[in-house]
Amino acid sequence: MDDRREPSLLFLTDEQLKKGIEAMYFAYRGFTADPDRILEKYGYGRAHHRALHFIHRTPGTNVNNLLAILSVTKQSLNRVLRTLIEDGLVDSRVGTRDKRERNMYLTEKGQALEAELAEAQRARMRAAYRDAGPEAVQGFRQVLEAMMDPDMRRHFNTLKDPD
Amino acid sequence: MDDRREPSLLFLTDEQLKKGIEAMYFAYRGFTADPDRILEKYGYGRAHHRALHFIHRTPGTNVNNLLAILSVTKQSLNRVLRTLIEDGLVDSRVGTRDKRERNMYLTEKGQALEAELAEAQRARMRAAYRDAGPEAVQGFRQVLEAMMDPDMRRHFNTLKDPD
DNA sequence: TTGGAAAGTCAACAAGGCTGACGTAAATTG
DNA sequence: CAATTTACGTCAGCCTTGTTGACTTTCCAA
Repeated sequence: MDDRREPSLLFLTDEQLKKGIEAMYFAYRGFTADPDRILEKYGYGRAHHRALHFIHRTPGTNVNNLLAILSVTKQSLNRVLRTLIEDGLVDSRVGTRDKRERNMYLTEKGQALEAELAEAQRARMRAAYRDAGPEAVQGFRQVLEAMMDPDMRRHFNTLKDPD
Repeated sequence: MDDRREPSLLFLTDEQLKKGIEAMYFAYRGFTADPDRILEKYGYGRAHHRALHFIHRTPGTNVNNLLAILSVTKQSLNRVLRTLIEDGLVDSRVGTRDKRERNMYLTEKGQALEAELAEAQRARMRAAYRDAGPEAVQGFRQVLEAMMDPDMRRHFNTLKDPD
């Protein structure tokens, strides 16, 4: 019997998996390239982008919630949050129900930067979707979701779904 | 005329694009999680993993080639290569044709670590492919490739393709 | 033979992770 | 009501991995 198999959709060689791994690596670089350029103009980094993104996504979110989504220490997050608050991009309000909590909101200035970053990233994503074709989008999302750690998948699915 | 449209494969709302962006973010974290854990055991970081991966992928590659693929400064790369060479994971041989060049090869020890890292990452990728189904894999790869910067896509396609 | 490419090295710096320790206010629990 | 826990902020110090700039050595090629 011949053990060799034809490349197929079902059987994936280590080499084919490796191409997927490399695709993920190179694509992520493209994914972050446009925001990185914008952030540099303002003297911010990816950490600031992540904070802006998730505060925009969940207005009024507290620090603990952000820590869980971002998986960083509070010291790391605090450094970023502090500069965003000082620079007037984020508004930190004492919680109404629980006064220990701080509820985070984007100011107009913060919304403006978030919008600039988001539009750049959406443009890249839109172009990639267009080039790959509509059927590809489903597969893309399915594989990405399957690749997440369960905890992160939970967070991902908790964020409001537009579908 | 009604401007509202039904969600479809062809028309993507900003919200749907945002979900794609978040999927990319969370998935990349899963993608790097297993190697990160392994690297920590040995006191290495992602930079070491990247060097090991691409030296394994293109045995005998020189520094300039690695710099182009990794898009870092030679000072950054050098620091990583130096430790890998000192630790006996990488063998740096003076070029035969051009003696200015250094051709990089993995030692047995280097191959062992690379294999451990690669297998962990392939396992994650294999599981994601299995969960998402065979049709999804095509789309996944197509979107990722479309998302790359042209320079990186060139590098990606230059690496030996198993298909 | 000389200019420039390739490689390596030193120094200094920054972003953004981390740990550990400590303080304060507010909520919760016994 | 007292004690404990929770949420948050902050200080100090460390690490990895990126950066720029300057400088040297080697050595190929015009």
